[in-house]
Amino acid sequence: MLQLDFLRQNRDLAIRRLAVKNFDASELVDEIISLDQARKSTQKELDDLLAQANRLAKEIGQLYKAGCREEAGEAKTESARLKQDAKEREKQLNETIAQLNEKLVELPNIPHESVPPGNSDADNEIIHEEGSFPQLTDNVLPHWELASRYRIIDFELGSKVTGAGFPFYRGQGARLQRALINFFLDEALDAGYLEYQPPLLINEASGFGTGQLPDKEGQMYFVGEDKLYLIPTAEVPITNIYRNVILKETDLPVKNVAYSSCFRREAGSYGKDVRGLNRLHQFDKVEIVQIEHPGRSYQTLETMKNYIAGLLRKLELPFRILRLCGGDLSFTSALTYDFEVYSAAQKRWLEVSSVSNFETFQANRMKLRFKGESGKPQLAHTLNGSALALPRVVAALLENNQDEKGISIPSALHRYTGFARIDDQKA
RNA sequence: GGAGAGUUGGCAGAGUGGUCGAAUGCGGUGGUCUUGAAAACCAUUGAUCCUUCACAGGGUCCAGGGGUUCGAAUCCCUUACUCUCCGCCA
Repeated sequence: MLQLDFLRQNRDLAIRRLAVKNFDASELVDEIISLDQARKSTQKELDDLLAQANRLAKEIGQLYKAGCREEAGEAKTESARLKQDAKEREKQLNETIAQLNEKLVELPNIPHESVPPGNSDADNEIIHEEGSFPQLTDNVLPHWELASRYRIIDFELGSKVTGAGFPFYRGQGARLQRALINFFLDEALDAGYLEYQPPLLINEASGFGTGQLPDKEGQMYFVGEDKLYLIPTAEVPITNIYRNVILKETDLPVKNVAYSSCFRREAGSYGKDVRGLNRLHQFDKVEIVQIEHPGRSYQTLETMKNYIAGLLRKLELPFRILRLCGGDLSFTSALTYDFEVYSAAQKRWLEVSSVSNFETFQANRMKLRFKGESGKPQLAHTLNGSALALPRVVAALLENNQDEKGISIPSALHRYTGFARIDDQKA
């Protein structure tokens, strides 16, 4: 949610910058500004009425004490009239505020100035590419075939027990998952993050806070009986820890990391995108979240970007970093870097991480602020990134490291997996 | 799931329907004292909206929402949460 004050003072800038996201905001912004003005004047009227009523109520009390029943009665009549007026104004005010919020929530975050224009992922800017493609023979297998050959991931079993997109990991497959989770968490701890284990279900207020609600409601699983949503990412519970919180400036930056399962309905996905591990309804992810001072948040975004690159380096995966174009940028993000690893058998790039600066967009929704020594509370910046999402990392590891007899595990993982190879014997 | 009790400022904890934004204590901040520190003493101490260049002033906030009343932290309804007992249970 953008700040009203910002919109009031930067109407043209806001409209111009939102155009980079292919969002025509001109009408909406003007509506918002005029609704805000209406809100102010109505509030002023209401406040004046209430001030009068407050004064009168005190007088009535004193009149009763002094025994002036008659005057008190007259004042009561006057008070009733004031109260009636106030009631109407209040109703009007609430309606205006509701309309204002409704409109305000429709505005996406303003992209950072470095965000390139563009309509789709084809326009994303490749800012970094690293690592070499593995030299594989022609008869390489995609990860879903490797998965069944070595019996490490069972998609059919998942379909039987739950449905498509809910695989079972088995034997060395399950152990590889566990190894990756521990590896990612330990790396984050070394980098100064505090580990959390969050709830996997969240309430509506939390969904609103990070921006999943109201517009992405259809992407989350919903438990109607209890009005709870399954988290699509640990970002939601971890960031919402700070909903309605005023941090001390010295607490910044807050650096949290959490491993969680993530649940996504992925309505409308199809084809090769959903094959194997490429897109699941349930998957595991380690997420890093930072709450940062506005003056340092972009520097921090770079740090997070470098941290994630380091993980991929240790996993010896060829990867590239993209700066998302306006059209591909999410509703809530001001700047996002995507990380893609090369999956050698599918011969395509797979997104394994997305790291974003939301500036004050989420903080404004959830009233996440900080306060310095002497000063008013001000909105903090929120950032988060996957570090990393497991399934596509696993897909790339399996495909890139395969040979005729098995799959090699990168050495950084050996102490976590307890094995260096996946093969028929061990599976 | 059943029965009951509760939810007040950063924390603890008072509060009879009328000057309560709220006693008191702790904590925080500033100061006095001290070579320094502690102790003691003094002062100060939230959020939010609006008017204003500023000084200053007004409104709102005692879990959320609604109601009764001239007037509500205080009474009523409702939702959420917490605690206790019972039941169930990893």
